[in-house]
Amino acid sequence: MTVFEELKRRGLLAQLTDEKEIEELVNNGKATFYIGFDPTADSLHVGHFMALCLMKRLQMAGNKPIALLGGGTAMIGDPSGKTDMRKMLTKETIQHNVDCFKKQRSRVIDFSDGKAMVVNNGDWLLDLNYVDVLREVGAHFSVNRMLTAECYKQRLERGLSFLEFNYMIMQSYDFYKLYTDYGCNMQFGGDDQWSNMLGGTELIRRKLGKDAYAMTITLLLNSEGKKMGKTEKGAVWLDPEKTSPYDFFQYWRNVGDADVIKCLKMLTFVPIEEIEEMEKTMEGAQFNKAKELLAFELTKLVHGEEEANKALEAARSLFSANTSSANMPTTEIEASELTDGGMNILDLLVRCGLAPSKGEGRRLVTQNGISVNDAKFTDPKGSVDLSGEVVIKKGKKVFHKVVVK
RNA sequence: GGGAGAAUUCCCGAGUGGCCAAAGGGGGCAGACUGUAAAUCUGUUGCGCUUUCGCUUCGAUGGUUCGAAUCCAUCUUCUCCCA
Repeated sequence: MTVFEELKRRGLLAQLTDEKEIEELVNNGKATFYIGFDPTADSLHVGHFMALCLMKRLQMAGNKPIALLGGGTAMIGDPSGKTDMRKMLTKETIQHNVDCFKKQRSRVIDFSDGKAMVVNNGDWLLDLNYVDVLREVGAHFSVNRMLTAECYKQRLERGLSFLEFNYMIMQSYDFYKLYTDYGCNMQFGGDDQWSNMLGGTELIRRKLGKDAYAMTITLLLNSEGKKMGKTEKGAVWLDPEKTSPYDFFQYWRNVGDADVIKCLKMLTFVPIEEIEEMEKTMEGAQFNKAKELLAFELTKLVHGEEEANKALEAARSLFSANTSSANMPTTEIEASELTDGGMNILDLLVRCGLAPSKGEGRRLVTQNGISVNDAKFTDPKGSVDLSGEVVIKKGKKVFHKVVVK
């Protein structure tokens, strides 16, 4: 099976400028492609992860990947898919984020020995001369057409600053620049990037009379049409400091039935035949097996096999009868914080971060949401004996260990 | 440059002097049911103690008043209309 075929069967492809041509290039390892990552947060998220996986698949097929860090474009902020104006990021923040990205992406992609390149568009965007850009690049863009682009429509109703309006131009310039400097003939990105990417191919055609190609990957949406990889508390991050491997594992362990297969196809390297086979026979409690596989595979890819095994074991033991507290999130408490070897339940909950306030904690306790060492704890005035190791359970899925130093 | 309007708790959105910690919806959290799923139903959703109590909150700062999210002044931001 060719790479292209595989991508297609996995449902990863969304829009392509020229399917035949792209298939040809990609299958024969002739593509030099780039994917942009804007450092707008200090960690990569699931969307980035998909892009990295795509890079990996194409890299394995002999194509040459370029990871483009948006040190310059992050200064502007992409309005695509955003309903409101973005906050402007300071230069310092952006630099910090760039540094954070570095660590994470090398987990997925092999950057050694020039197998993949990393460039930062800040290197060329930040020094551009305004008038030159207007003449060289701006002249090739029609405002009339830009305004009809889907990504601006929504914003036209709510307000769009000139700053953000220029994002497309900057991204187009990136592609042009990479084409001339590195022979980069293809750009990939999330489906929300489509119009920005077209801008680039257009610019290359107009300025150089050459063809370049663009392809987008399907945005990972759940069955309700919401972006996956987001929780109420924010995104699911790849950085273990921000989303622990266990939480990461649990997020995927808990995806909806309707989404498991799709996630397996799009996010993992489990052979497509195997997944398709599963799909046919899937029913009832079997979903749990698939979810476990999904969670394990992803955790392995992002955090390594060791962490994945730990998370799997932790999950299995927690949700089956005999609780093992080995890999649970833990709070250490100083002995001096205790009164009579124990601590008030509400204080304890707040201390462990299981409740944001005592009021919230009281609610949890009175509504039967808290168990201590497997026994329901229903007295909000009660005290927890901390002479030994204590496991607190909040709701059905949140476990927390407390040890006294 | 001129004119009109808006800013409310996580989000949307009521509230136009005391009955407002502030309707309703969404979302969240917990309970029941389950498969660590979905759907459904129930409770809850500013903070603190729990007591018909106190404290902080309705863009910001001042003011009027016994009393303000609500009135006045100034400022900030946003939207719309005219140029």
